[in-house]
Amino acid sequence: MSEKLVLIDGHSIINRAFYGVPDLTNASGVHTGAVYGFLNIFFKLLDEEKPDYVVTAFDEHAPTFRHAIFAEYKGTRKPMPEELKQQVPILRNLLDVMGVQTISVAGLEADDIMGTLAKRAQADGMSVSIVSGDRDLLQIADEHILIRIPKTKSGNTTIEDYTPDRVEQEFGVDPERFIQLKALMGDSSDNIPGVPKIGPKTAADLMKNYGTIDGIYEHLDEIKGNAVRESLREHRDLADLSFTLARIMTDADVYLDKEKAARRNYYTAEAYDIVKDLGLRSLYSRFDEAAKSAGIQAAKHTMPQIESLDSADAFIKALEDFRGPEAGLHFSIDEGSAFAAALCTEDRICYYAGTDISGRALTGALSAMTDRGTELCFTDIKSQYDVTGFIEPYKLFDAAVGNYVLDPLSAEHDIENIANAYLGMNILSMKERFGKLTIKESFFASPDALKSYTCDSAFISLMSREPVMDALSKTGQLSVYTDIEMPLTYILYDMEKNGILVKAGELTAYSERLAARIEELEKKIHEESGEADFNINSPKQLGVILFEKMGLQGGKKTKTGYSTSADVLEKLSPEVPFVRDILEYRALTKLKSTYADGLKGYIGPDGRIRCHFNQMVTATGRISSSDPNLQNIPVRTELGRELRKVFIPAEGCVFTDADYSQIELRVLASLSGDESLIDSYRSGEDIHKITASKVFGVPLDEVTDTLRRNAKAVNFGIVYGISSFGLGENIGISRKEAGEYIKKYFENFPGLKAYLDGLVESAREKGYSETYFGRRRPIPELKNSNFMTRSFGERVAMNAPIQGTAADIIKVAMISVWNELRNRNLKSRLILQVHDELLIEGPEEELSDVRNILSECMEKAADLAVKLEISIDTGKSWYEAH
DNA sequence: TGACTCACG
DNA sequence: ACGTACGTGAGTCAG
Repeated sequence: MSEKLVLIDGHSIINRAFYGVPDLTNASGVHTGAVYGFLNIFFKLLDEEKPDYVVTAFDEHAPTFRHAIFAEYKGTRKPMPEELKQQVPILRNLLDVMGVQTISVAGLEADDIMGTLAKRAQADGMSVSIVSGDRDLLQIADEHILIRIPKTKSGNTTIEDYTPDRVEQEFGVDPERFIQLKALMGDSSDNIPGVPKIGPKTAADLMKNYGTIDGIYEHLDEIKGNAVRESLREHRDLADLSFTLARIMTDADVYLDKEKAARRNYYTAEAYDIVKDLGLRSLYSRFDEAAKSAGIQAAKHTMPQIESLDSADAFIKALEDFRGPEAGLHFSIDEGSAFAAALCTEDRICYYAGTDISGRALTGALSAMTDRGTELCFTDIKSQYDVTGFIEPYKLFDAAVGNYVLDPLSAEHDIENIANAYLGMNILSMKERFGKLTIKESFFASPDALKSYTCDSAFISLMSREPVMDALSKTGQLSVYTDIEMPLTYILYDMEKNGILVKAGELTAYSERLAARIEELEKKIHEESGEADFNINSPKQLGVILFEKMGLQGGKKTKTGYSTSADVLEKLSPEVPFVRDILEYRALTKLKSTYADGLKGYIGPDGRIRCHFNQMVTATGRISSSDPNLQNIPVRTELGRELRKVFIPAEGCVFTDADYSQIELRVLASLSGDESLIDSYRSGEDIHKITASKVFGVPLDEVTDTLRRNAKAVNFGIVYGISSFGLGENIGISRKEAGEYIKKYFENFPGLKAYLDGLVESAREKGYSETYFGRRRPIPELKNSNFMTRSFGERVAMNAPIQGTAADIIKVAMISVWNELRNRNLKSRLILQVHDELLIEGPEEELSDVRNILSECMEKAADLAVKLEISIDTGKSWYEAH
């Protein structure tokens, strides 16, 4: 067997990868998609070809001969996008530490390097594969030189192989004459001008008929097409130049250095570190072996040893016998009791029981452990409180919560991610473990998977504690984690468990009331449109009816067709009855399907609805609610608001509802230190009114409703990261006018302007924004080359610290409210949190205590330059209390 | 599954 | 010149 050489066109392949792989970034915002794509192709090649030698060729940055000449004709190539540019040095460095030989020579293009090496290697009896993203190299194809062009289609990379025969088949010319073909047709991606008016078709035709460029010119007069003939005549110089440019050198001054190019173990420890930094998880396993043999944290890469116990008692005993500063734990749970449990010790022994264990037994044993000073380590403790019972937050570690604080943009905070991020381990995904089974089903269907998952979870929870805590403290977020998120875990669990009582009967009545009106509207809309059975709920069909059949003026907006959203329709023709009916229909069906009918399905046997309060979802630090979402129950319209009448306190209880007034604007005033805004608040006057008076230059008592409304919109705009376009769009004025508002606004609140500019500046520098409490949000968008994306990043940089600080504040308030209720042994309970609002259900006799606690705790949650004001109401339904 | 729309803060 | 307000979750349609 002859020796085999693989030549890789570095720039061309990373370029291919960049456009073929979605734009990935790692946790610190470094773009990684192109490097990832390159490595995938690289490894695929190695696996396939098992070459003896590998060389990667790069173009030099200094302009080469071709670039220099061509620049005179058509200017320079379009610049590389910034996201790609950043990745080239990362890749080259990575290839270096992997030990892959890279060659770049001033004055030579990668093509020339590869062409030369290929022909020489062939002459030496080797077989060669050239891997490139474009077809320039086809001219080099030869008996023992294969040209391989990777294509990335929807994530899958396939490689097209070109032999000389295939080149001839596809282009009608052999590789040698392929250069001439290219010279005629040109190639903008490779800076070859070609002859004007001659494209691939014409070029192929000409070559077929006359064989060579010289042949063509000899028979110039025979050529039929006037335009083509004259262009050829006029541009002989271009044809010649293009030929020179298209020709790849095969005699450059480069030689194969067998020692440097020899294939070796590329999975070095150093390379592993880089791949880990880049967060290229699916590549970890390739490096795992190498890391192990290099002795890097070898202990941490060893999975735990499992000791199976055969009874609940034996497991409880293992807990009782445990001695040590930290223990890893995981309970797989169904309806209040565990059906699988694991305890992992520092020396990587996992005690496992795949059997039912009552919560009561566990709770006792666990609290004995914490009493002995053991810290209990979990991943997602909130989902396990059912069996663990309450545990003091400072005796707990939660890897998922820690990971959320460290990486709030991550969609998942499961053990797979955590193992990757902090231990560099590549463990099985949930899908790989359980397939389509639920964890509970695995109890019978796949007990081994259940065992390994439960043990891995306990193990990862324990092992990740140190790196996670280190990272939290290094990033100054220890307090966010310790003082805010961890105490909150049980509070959210408690609120979920409490649920909220709903009058099921009234919900049904409400739904029926809506149904009647919806039916009327449906009939009317179909009549008015003259289209008996179009689907009003289909934006596509509705758009056609509105803008084509009924001839509404306004035009397109979305990717798929016309926008029919309420704000568009309202702006377009609010007075057209048909449009009004559509809007009413929309509002009513929304109320019916999402709320009236939707909520009904969540009512439990005790008449209460229990939602999930998600702690690890939002980028800013807010809590979210789902299944069902109780944070978006209607309030803005009276009909919608009626719905709140079905949310009621239990017998003998009342609701007390407290909400912060303009918490975000107050936070902004305080953080910015803008004296004018702070003074405005201290004056006690309506803030939007003051704003209107200042911005529109009218005395306070002459501020009209419209002026106030507009000023309010500006205040919101400021919090959202103001832009004149967005503001104009929102309140229906021109962008220019909106710009004037903003200008006047900043003139009146100069400290604000400086503060917001500073936020963007700082975020750009550091790569993240920060709340008053130190919670970070990474903003990789600020480094993006796309204007739109970057502008978005700027708005985020202005908004995140404000929204995030407000979120922190109410979390702090929740903690003190909850603790106060508990310490005073009150029966009143936190029921809901709606971002700036807390709802408490409690016995009427506790009412005044509860009101005091709410106002005290909420006002004192943060000490700001502007007082935090709240409004409190009490009532027999959510409707009354808010 | 993604796009659209709309409910809340 | 670029085309938008910030943060969520759910129901519906259509491919």
